[in-house]
Amino acid sequence: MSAKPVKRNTWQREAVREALNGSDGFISAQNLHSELRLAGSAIGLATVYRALTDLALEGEADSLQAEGESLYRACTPGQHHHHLICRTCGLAVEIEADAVEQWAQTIAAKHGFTQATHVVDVFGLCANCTLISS
Amino acid sequence: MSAKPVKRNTWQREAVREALNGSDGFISAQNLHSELRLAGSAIGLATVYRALTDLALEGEADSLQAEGESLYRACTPGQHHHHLICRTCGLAVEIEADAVEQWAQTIAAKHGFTQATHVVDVFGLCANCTLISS
DNA sequence: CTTGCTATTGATAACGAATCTCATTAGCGG
DNA sequence: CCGCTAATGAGATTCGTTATCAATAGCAAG
Repeated sequence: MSAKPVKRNTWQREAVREALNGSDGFISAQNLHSELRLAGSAIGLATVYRALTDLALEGEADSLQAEGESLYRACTPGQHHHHLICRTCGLAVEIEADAVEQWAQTIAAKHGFTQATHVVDVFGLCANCTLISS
Repeated sequence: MSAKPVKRNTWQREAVREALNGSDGFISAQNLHSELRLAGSAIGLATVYRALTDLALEGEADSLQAEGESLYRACTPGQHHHHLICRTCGLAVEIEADAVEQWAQTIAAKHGFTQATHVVDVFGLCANCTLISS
């Protein structure tokens, strides 16, 4: 059996983590990379992808699919939640929905499905963007 | 001003529609194209993409994003619904969830969001695939 | 039926997001 | 300071999807 590789702390991963925390909306790997480069960082694109993927499955970041690309956002770790996202500015609000969680489990079980997971996202225009677009 | 182009009926579009109706799960554009070719059709890949896109926004097909690609499925037009999808075989069950619809609207309004839409999909293993994988 | 207009097709090129390759770099325990 | 190897990064590669454009074929009018 192969022991799992020991993780190392690099400034690149820290930079990605900080950049994520500094943004209040969802952002793509490419945009995050651009921002870091503009800020003077010499980080590579592949590394940004790797860091975001890791953060996502470690539970430190949320990800969602929008228009064919993956968007990421820092999140409060440990608890399952969903998002209310502004279509225009990307602003995201974390929302909890115990009712929805249970509904998903129930509906899956009712149809004989096991290992149920779910994708629940609400999109709209935030108050600010609603004003601007009117 | 430009009048909107007049739609024409072609056997290709009809073939795609029929192929969709003949499948009971979600399917990718590429797989649908393969099936049609194997069935003897000379339809082109680009045409399959175009037909699926059209069907989706005409409301004759549902689409969802899974693992970086778009999947399509024929659906009962006119009514809003969600899906319970098998991760293994793609089998899909249409589910209605008035409670979820209202929850989405309520949560959006509470945070000042307008024009709310939502993405709700439940994934799991169907009864059959659960047996097979055990 | 024939003609004319143009929507549609399809082979292929182009595109973009994401991943892979692999030589080089650098974390970190000893 | 050494040595091991995880991590990096530039570029190549994969893969889904869309754009290009000449050829085809609906469809309405004559």
